Amino acid sequence: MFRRNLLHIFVQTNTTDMENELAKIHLSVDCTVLGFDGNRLEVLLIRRTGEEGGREFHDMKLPGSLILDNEELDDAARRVLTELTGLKNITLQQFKAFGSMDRTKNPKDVHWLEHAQKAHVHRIVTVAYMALVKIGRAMTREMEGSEALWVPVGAIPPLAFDHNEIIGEALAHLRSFASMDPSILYALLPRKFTVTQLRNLYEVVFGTKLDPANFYKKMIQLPYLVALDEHERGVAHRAARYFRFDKNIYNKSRL
Amino acid sequence: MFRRNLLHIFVQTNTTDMENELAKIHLSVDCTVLGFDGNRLEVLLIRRTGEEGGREFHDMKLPGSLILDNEELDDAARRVLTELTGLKNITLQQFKAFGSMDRTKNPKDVHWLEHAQKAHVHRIVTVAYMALVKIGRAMTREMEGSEALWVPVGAIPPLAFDHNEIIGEALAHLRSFASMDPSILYALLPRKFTVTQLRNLYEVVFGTKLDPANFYKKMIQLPYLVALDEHERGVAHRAARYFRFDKNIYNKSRL
DNA sequence: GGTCAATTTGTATTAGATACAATATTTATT
DNA sequence: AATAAATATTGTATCTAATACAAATTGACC
Repeated sequence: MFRRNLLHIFVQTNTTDMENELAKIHLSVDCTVLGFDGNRLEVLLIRRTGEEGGREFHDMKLPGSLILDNEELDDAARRVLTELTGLKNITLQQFKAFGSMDRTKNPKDVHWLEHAQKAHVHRIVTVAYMALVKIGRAMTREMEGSEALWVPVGAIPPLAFDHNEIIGEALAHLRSFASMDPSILYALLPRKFTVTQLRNLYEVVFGTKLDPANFYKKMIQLPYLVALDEHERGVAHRAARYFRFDKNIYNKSRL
Repeated sequence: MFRRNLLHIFVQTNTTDMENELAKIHLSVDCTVLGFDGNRLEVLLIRRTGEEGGREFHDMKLPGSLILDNEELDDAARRVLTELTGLKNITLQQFKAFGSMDRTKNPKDVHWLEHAQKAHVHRIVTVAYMALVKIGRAMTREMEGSEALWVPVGAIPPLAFDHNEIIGEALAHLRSFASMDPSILYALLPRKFTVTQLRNLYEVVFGTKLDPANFYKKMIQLPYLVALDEHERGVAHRAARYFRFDKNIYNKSRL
């Protein structure tokens, strides 16, 4: 599907003689899509099937791909996400470029690239994006038929290329960005959420423990956190009130 | 000097027929080096001489260049800075990749690239770095003989490519990074500085006005801001005490 | 109805931010 | 030498937010 119009970027060493030794370099995008299951952060990974030493292997990678000719970086990230996971209208944030020489030192990956991507690879520079999404029914439906699945960030196996490192940096980026503007965290919560869910999210993102009572009071005084008259049901304790994040009020409140 | 071994990255459109239409794409790094003159932020720019419509023109650009084959991104940024400005041992921080198609829509720039860089250019993706340095005698000496000069960020003329945009994003990155970790700001100050200089820096970086008395008390209570027994001289008012930033104490104080 | 486990409210303490007056010190001026 | 001007530094009082922790509330379940 997205194999047409693929960008193949070649590296030409400017030797003094005229023969152009073409070492291939590719430019790609990779997306770290993060979700929150109410308890843990999870990252969206793509199943990969490859071959090494004559026998098939299965592992995982970030959703990503080479960039099309004449395609903007941001557009490429969006496209890749739709193609590999079915997700649309996701806010993506570029956070770092990875271009180390030994990104492609694993023969497994080189072999996979040459087969699956029909690319003879010398070096790939990738531009990494992060996205925060609500794990939910809608999302699961969109992902149907794709090779995508959620994996808790605490239980990520060794991935293709330097994708473990990329996820690590994505999480660091999330922490630092959220510490400046915690409102981005609401993208990880369902439309209706309890203060306890919000607190759990803060705790898992920042790696801290917070006092429930103080956190509660601090949050409900925020004008853009509007209380609904709906409560949890089926819990074996006092049911918590649902709240929602009002983006309009939020935008007005930060002039 | 650095023209040998230049990376030429080609884009090959995967057309159904076999002829490889090679649109060239280049990968580069650009460095936004920021300094503080005690009053304003300044950025280090490189004089550029080009030709358009038969006559020569002069303008400016960020220090940057194409990446060498087998060269790490960070290494390329360091190398470029040394080659173009004479600066060594500078801490560089990657902050964003710029890959928009119309980075090279200005004929001036295309023409310059083809002449000065001997490159037939279709598209350049650049990885942008930021550095904070102390403007001073040592720096000025290192820069001698180069085409580099300091320009106040408030008085930057239109630059080559999207370099104005890159500087804007570098400043935004500085603000957001410094708001998380203000200690990076000491890289912009001389080894000995007064609290007033420090306050001026805060004010110009964050665009705020701060109360001198309160700022003073807040700062001198920091363990890693050590008072020297040296004072300003030649000022027509009470001479301010000099302080220095102690990196060791700072590192210990943030376990 | 009583118990459990959480949510939610209340209150008191502490630490930090802010406002602004007062004092100190240096050079320039008379 | 005394005084003015300008900024550095100290002092103090107030207001606000962070923290600690006790107490009350509520829904499910037995």
